[in-house]
Amino acid sequence: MSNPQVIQRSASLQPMKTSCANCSMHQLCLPMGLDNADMDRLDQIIGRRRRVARGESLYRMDDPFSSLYAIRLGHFKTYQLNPAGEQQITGFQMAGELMGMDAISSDKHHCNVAALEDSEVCEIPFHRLEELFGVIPTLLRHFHRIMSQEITREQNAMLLLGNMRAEQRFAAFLVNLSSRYAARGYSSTSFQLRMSREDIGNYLGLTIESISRLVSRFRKLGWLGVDKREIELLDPERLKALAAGAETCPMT
Amino acid sequence: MSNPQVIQRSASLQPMKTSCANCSMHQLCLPMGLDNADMDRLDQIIGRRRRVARGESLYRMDDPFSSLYAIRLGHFKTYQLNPAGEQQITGFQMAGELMGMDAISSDKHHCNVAALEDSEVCEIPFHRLEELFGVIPTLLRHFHRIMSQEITREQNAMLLLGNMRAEQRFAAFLVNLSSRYAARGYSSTSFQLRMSREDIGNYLGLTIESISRLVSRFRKLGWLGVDKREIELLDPERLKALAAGAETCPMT
DNA sequence: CGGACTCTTGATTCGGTTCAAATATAGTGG
DNA sequence: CCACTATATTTGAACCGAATCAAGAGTCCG
Repeated sequence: MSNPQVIQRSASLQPMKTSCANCSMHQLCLPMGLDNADMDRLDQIIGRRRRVARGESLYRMDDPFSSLYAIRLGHFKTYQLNPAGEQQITGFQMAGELMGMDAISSDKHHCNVAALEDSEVCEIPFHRLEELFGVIPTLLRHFHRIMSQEITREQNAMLLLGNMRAEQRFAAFLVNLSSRYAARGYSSTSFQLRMSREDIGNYLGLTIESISRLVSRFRKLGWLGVDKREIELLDPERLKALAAGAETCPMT
Repeated sequence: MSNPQVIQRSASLQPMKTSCANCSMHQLCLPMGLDNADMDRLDQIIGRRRRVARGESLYRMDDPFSSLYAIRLGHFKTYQLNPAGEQQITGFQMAGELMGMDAISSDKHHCNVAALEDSEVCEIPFHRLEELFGVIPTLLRHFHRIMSQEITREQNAMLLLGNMRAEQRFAAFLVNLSSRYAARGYSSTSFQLRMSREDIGNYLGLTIESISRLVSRFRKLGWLGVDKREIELLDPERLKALAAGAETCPMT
């Protein structure tokens, strides 16, 4: 019998099977640190790889919870709706990040998730993942780290919303994106914003006009190059200092 | 050989052993839903029951992580320090709640924890807890729910800080305390604030003066009875409506 | 093109902060 | 117990940062 793996490797023209092993995010995502055998086990429980078109919802508040979602490709925003129907964006997610963990406690989703661009996610049925936890301790340990990271991320957002002035918030936002792109092997100084000014403002607890003014200000100071949604951090150190509160920002 | 459990039960004058089984919080805390045998297993890994005097730190940012802490008795605040040394309180914790989960991801604590009154915690060595996860699936499932709940809690705090006006925030804060006391079998309308006005303001992203004015306003409206830190919700429904944004609050 | 968004910029307003001062409360030691 | 001090809280007045209101310009896309 021929070895299917060898066949696949030689037949370079046929599309690779979508699997954790050949996903560029497997070093950041749930399968981090797993050996090939365990990664295969994880692959086997993954439901479908699902496409989500820009603007579409992956799930909504109060939807019954059954799966977590790992982002293969693209960007998402998660947001809550208050009783008046206004949204508060609680985060922007990119490839390799896991969504839906807030739903575990009550078996229904607590936020909405919408794609910021055409994207792809891996559906991970949670009950099957729980079965794997008993078999692959490494997976469980990494899952705990991911959940813990999510808690830390949100605590930082609270610090931002509760404590920082507008220019600090925006600088912190840019620096945060920068480091996340760096972790994915992309440029830390040059990237595209996938979200609108309105979304940025909403996330940062500011209005769209404030964001627009901040963009202009940072541009005039020579700290930022901006062309529509294309961003270049021209003075990352100063932006970091500003985010840290160690630097102030002239008004004009 | 005599059965020590029977002896303990009959000798009512000697103090009960501190254990999960005889802790009033075991229905809310980590051992929720465990049978007696499993609760004993959990008991055996719990390090010490540690007292923390009012104002004392349980742990600080950057301390190495080794244990989670469950509150047996008392109240705590968790807070972050920004690089300038200002604090942002990220939560107030009460009996039955678990602290330290944000430290799992990086093996060091990301926030400071201080006791708001003389308190007691159970130290839960995390590595030993991980061992138990393999033996008691119920415990693992509940642990995931607790972490998930923490994520949800913080998302709600983001909604509060990013979206709500001062009077909404304060109403939401009171309603939140109210429901947590109710869940513990205490009065939902009458309780003592364990934290200072300053702490409340810090948590809500407001100043101490704003809190003081809100207290006065709610008192004059007859929605709230206040005597120092003793609080009575005189019109809980209206406070809930205000927190939900369905009700406005006259200025004078 | 036209029409719908999205973004920018200016003028004005306002909610909440800051500054300031008075009062109340809790702790501490004589 | 009381005086003394440090700390916490309340209240008023002035100020300021960001929101709101308003108008225009740029951009996307059929």
